[in-house]
Amino acid sequence: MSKSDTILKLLQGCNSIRRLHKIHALVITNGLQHHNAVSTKLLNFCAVSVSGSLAYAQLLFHCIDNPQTQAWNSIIRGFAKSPSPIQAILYYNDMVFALVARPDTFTFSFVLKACERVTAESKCREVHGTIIRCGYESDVVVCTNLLRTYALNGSIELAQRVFDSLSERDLVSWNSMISCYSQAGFHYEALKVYDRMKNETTGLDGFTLVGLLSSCAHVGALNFGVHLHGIALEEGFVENIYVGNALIDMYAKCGSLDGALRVFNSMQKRDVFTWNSIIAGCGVHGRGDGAVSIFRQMLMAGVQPNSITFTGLLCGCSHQGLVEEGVEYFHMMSSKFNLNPGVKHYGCIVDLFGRAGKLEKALEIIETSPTPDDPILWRILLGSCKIHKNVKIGETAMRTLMQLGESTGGDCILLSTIYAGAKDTVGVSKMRKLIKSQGMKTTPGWSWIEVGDRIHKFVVDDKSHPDYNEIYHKLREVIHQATLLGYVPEESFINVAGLITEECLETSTSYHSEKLAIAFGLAKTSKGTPLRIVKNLRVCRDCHSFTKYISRAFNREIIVRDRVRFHHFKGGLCSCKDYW
DNA sequence: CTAGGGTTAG
Repeated sequence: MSKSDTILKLLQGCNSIRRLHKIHALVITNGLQHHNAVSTKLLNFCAVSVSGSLAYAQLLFHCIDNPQTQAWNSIIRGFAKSPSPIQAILYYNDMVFALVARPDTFTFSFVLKACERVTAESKCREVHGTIIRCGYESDVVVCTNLLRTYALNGSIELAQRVFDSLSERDLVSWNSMISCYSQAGFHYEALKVYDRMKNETTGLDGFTLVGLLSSCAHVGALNFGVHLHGIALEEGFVENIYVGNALIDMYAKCGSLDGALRVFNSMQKRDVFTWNSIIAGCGVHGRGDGAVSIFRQMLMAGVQPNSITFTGLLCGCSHQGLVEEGVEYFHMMSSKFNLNPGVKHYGCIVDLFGRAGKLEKALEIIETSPTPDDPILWRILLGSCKIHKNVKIGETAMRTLMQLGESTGGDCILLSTIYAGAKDTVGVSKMRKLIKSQGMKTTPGWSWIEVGDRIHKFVVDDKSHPDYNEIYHKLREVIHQATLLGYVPEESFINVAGLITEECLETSTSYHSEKLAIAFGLAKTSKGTPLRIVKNLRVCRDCHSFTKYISRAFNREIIVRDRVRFHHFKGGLCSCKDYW
């Protein structure tokens, strides 16, 4: 056996960096440092193995005369996964510039991974050009990498174009397109990809389901989520922990805490995502007690909570007014679990005290927090002042937001609502002027409702729906029914003063989006079917009162997901106990 | 001899 063969053999059994150094020493003493097969093998080992060292790999790489594609690939691959992926791009540049070794499909996969990690969109376009010049534009693996890199760099249209240009698509490429849309927040597009996929013979797997379920969760598409659950059961994907976790999240976010709990209880294996999802689910449904009890089970099961666990848990405590428990768990984060509370956790605690009416305490928490300049905390306090109609602290919060240069149109509306509650016309008009003079934008409100397999979206005073006449007719009837039971439309002081509110002016002829969605739901679904509505803003006082009356007048359960929590309306009452 | 895909908060 030749010396080089012996060394190659040694390398195969090598499993630590120390042994590697010894082998390298042998390489040098035997004068084999320019033996390309040996160097390349060594290099590959360093660049790829977890126990390898990239600095060492670089050293080896530079000892190779005229490195071939394999050696370039090793070094590019190593850096693409390293903490400095930019180095991978630099080596790729050198390789292309040197014109000695031709990049192959592996080279492109590695360099694209690096582009993805450093968000280098222009580099991605350039690599795309080279891929075409090298004739790899129909390689499904390279193109899947390419479309992911575009999508994760924010160019979802280019990703779609790469996907569409593929002559054949396999399951991974379909799944990638779905998950890229889902991760980029284009949930309808993600679901539409599935419509196309259904017509192919590709089939589907757990990855497909996870991407789709995540999008269902975001848009509140329960019917479709249930359909996917059925597929998961038929095809045996429910054992897959990712699928189980995504199902819990989907049910919880689509308003079915029961469904989420059923999946949770049926799962044989649970990880931290499983626990976090169900705890957060309880939290947003106002079931802080449930979140607390599941959290205890989590500890008994020996699963380490992380910072996300506590956002769900604390959120649950604040929505149910569990002040003592919330404070206790907040302290436990650092004392027992070695977790530093972040701004989100401080936000929960400010909300916890603020919602419970302890506004001075909430103020004190912000001022003594590590981030007293964070606008989010002041905005939460301002929201609490609205609940408790506290003008003084509300003004303090607003003043601070303005000093920080962070005040928004939404904040002005919050404070003007507080002024309106105090019948302070001067305050209201001050806010109105502020919004106008600063040209502040407010978020337009919308609501969704899923009926059958379609999602219907409404904005305020929406007249774009094809069934618009029927919906408005139904709404007038519905308002009449509610009025018979005692509903009195809340004439908002702010509107009288002429201020554009979050969902614009509501006059006798103007309707918030969720009223339209409710009327549509009542018209299009059979008696007794629960209505599930998703909103992008908080529910306003008038719509909240309206929905309570409707749930009684039509004997319907109405579940409304607003920006931060769920409201379950039933028999004239709401699960939030009018506290939101 | 090396390549592509997944979930939770905000």
